[in-house]
Formats: sequence, structure tokens, C-alpha cells
Amino acid sequence: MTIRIYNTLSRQKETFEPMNPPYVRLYVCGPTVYDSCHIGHARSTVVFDVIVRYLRAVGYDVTYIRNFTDVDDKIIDRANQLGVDAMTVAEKYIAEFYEDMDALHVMRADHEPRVTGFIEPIVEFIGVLIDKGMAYPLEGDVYYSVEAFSGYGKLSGRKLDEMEAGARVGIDARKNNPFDFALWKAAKPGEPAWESPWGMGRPGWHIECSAMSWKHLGETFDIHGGGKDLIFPHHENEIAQSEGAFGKPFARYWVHNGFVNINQEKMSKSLGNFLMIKDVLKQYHPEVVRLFLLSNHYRSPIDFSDKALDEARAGLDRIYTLLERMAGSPEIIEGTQRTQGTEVAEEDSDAGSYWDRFTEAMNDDFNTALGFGVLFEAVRETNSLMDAGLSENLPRIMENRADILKMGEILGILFQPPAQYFEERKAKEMAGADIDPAEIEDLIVQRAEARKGKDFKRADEIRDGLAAKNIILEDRPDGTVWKIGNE
RNA sequence: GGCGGCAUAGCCAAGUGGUAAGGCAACGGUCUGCAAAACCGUUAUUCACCGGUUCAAAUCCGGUUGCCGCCUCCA
Repeated sequence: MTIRIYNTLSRQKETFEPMNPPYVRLYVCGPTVYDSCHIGHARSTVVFDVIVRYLRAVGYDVTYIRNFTDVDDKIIDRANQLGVDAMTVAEKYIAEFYEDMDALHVMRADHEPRVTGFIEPIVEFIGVLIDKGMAYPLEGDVYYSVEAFSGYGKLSGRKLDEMEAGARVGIDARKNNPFDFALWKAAKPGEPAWESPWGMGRPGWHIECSAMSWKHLGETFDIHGGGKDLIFPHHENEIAQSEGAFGKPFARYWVHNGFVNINQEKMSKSLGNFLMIKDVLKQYHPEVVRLFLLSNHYRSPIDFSDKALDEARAGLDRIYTLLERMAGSPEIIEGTQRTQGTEVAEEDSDAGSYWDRFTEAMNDDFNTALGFGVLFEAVRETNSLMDAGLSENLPRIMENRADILKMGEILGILFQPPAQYFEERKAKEMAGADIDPAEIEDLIVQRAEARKGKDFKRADEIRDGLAAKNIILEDRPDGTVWKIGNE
């Protein structure tokens, strides 16, 4: 089994060969906690969540590090606005991050270091760079000297002498080179500050990731991830710091996820169209959001819209409808119990299965969009087998069921009992709509009476009336259930 | 100005040399009192356009058009 990963550093897909199999060391840049998480944070976090789940599922022993930037200009600004201290702001948004990501079924990383808990190694790291002549103190700040690192620009494909200094930000004449960046910032009055050989201050933005990955994963590690926007300058600067300090390659594979646009526009402050995760979750089930985020390849842009989310929901409904159908079948429930002890043997006999096709998709640069294609094919075949005859097709149905759930586990969906999924989906939508469950139940009873008396006109009136409110009735062998439609 | 990406059916989307996955939507059929769900079938002789390479190209090369991202703290 070979996994191929697109490496930003080489701009091509490469065969993934960890330094020390089966160990994989992975570092992903986490959020700066100065505001609520938006849908873009969700994409990055969910994408790497899936990558970690997959690597583990195929046998790698992954050490996953994701940091919190909990001291920074923006946090300080926000604290000043609110009249609280920076720590209070950071704590609030770290708590929110966990709320949002837990809801989205994102696993915790193995270590989630915070900058404020990492000052000592950061100071140590800066000291190494100064000793090597790659950084210089300047009036209480410390700057990295980009000219001292010959590889500067290799990740983002830039050359120092071709970059337009000051294109967006005024040039600081004190620096040796306009692209020199701060490793340490002297404290201004009232700002959070720590002692250092250069005076009271705090770390620059980029140094934390070099220091944290160094302490947790070593001088060289396997995969470094983050959003595309971090390629320059953040990741470029991390490379300069870490390779400058240790003279060894830093991360071997660089993985960057694309952006989420909102109705075809980039999310931005000026447009005021930041879409927060917590707001999206008020309207859509978390697994719908995950399905949406994973329905495009992780490197492509993805466009958020109600229509796109509604389609994702229709797709997820389809899968859960099958699981619900299975949950209603005594043979399958019995089959589940029977096979529970024989999981390992089942996996061996899985050659050529949907799961195998799914792994092929995932092995090709984590192609979750293709993976969903396999999942939906499995759903269709399984429905078809159940239509054709449950008992004669039971072994195959059980096999498909196991594969579907296994794929769901990697994608981070299908974790709920189907009945609960449909209940929660209903609850989400009733929150914003004028729907009274008791009234619906009452109408269903009335309709059942009418049907019993062959008064189909009355029965259809009730059903059509509900349909007008986007409530769909399903008459099943064991009674009538209602669902909210996809409008 | 520099660097990079994208353009596939009504919509979303996978597919990087061997003859167009999957989802949503629509229509027809089976099932049903009628529906819903499910299944079957139909919906791109064609992958922005023009050239070229090749036995063979959505896929490689050159050009044109259009859209987008990055170029100092935004995932």
C-alpha cells in the first residue's frame, strides 16, 4: 500500500515514506484565538482530522501536534477593546474552538501546545539563531536575517531579490533587509511580556511553530500542514528558522488546504462575510458540514452556499436512510451481533471490496471526493440487494454495511444511530421553522383513520397540507413517519 | 510586476495518456389506494477555445480567452 501526497515544497505528488515507519510525526498550525472559528478553520481542521484518521486506520502510529497561538497582536487588540486581559480572550476562544470542533467530531491532537506555555524553548531557540549569526537583536526586538538563509523562498517559490519590498507594508529602515521578520518583540506598556536576554517581550508569530515542533517531534519530521495562506510568509519563515538553526531538512511533506469561499466570494473582513462554525451548526447537522467540506478535494477551493449544504444534507440523508432501513431489519441486527467477534477475519476477506476502493482513493493524496463516490456506490448496491432479497444476500449486505461504517469512520460521519440522526436533523430545522411535532403526530393519526375508512381524499389533503410546510410523510409497513424535506 | 491555481452535463464534483466515477435536480418505469423511500432507465459522442505531439489526449506541449488565490501575521 502506497500513499501519495502532494508536497507543496516540490509542487508534485510524492510517494509518502515516513522517516521511521510505522511512526508518522505530523504538525498542523492551529488557530490564533482572538475570535470565534469560521468555516475556514473548520475545513482545515476537518481535513487534517481525516488525514490523521486515515493514516491510523492503515496502520501508522501518528503523533499529531496542533498548536494554539494564544498571544499575538490581534489578541491584545481584542483584549483592549473588551477591557480584559489577553489571557481571558485566549481562554474564551480556546473553549469555543473545542466546542465547535467537538461538535464537528474532530479528534483532539496528541499535544496541543500553547505559546504562553512554551516561552522557554522559544527563547532557547532564538538564542541558537543569534549564536549562529542568523538573527540579530535590535532595540529589544530580535529579527531573523533572511539573507543568512540561502534557501529562503523555496517553499513559496519566491526569490528575495524579486520580491517587492513594502508592497503592502511600510519598510522598517532599521532592519538589515525589509523581509527580516521578528522572532521576539519588545513589550509595550500593558502588554503580556516575559523575561528574555533581550528584555521583556513576547515571541513573534513564526517562532512558536519551529520551537513546538522541535520539542515535540524533533529537528526533522514527516508532515507539516495548514491553510494555503500560511505558505508565505509563515511556513517559509518556519523553514528558515528551523533549518537555519539545525542545518537539517525541517518538514518533509508540506500539505496545504484550500480556502472556503462564501457564495463565490472570499471571506474577508472588508466584505464582512465571515461565517462562523457555531452559526452554521445552528442550521445544519455537523455531519452535513463535514460531508460538505470533504466533498471537494482538500486543495481546491470550495464554495459555501445554502444550496451546497442542502445538497450535502440530501446525500447524508441518503446514507442514513439506508442505515435506518437496516436498523429496522431483524436479520441484519442479528447478523451484526453474529459478526461482532470476527472483525479481523472479515477484514482479510475484504479484497476488492468498497473499502479497498475507498483506500485507493484516499491513497491518492487523500481524495475524499472520490471516496464519497465509492461510499455512495456501496449505498446503492446495498439498497439494491435488500430490494432483491434480504436472506439470500445477507452476507454481502453485512459486508457492505461494515465497509460503509468503516468509510464513515474515516470521514467522521455516520456516528449516530439513524433514528437519532433524523431526530437531530428535525430539531435543527424546527428551531427556525413554525413546526409543532404534536400537531403533526395528531394529523398523522387523523390521516390513518381516514385511510382505514378509505377516505383517501381526506388522507391526501392532510399529506399535501404537510408537504406544503416541507414535511414529508412516509408510509412504512410498521406505520407512518415524518421527515423534513430538502427545501 | 512576480508566483501559483482553475475552466468537465441544469448545478456540485472525481478523473493527469487508453476511450467520461459519484451526489443533487429533472423526466420515464417498478413498487404503492395515491405518495414517500428504494431500485431500474434517460440527461456530456464529449471535457473553455485554437493548434501540436501520439496508434490513442479531458489528461502531454504551445498559444488564446475567462475566473481566482498569494506576494509580511487571513485556515
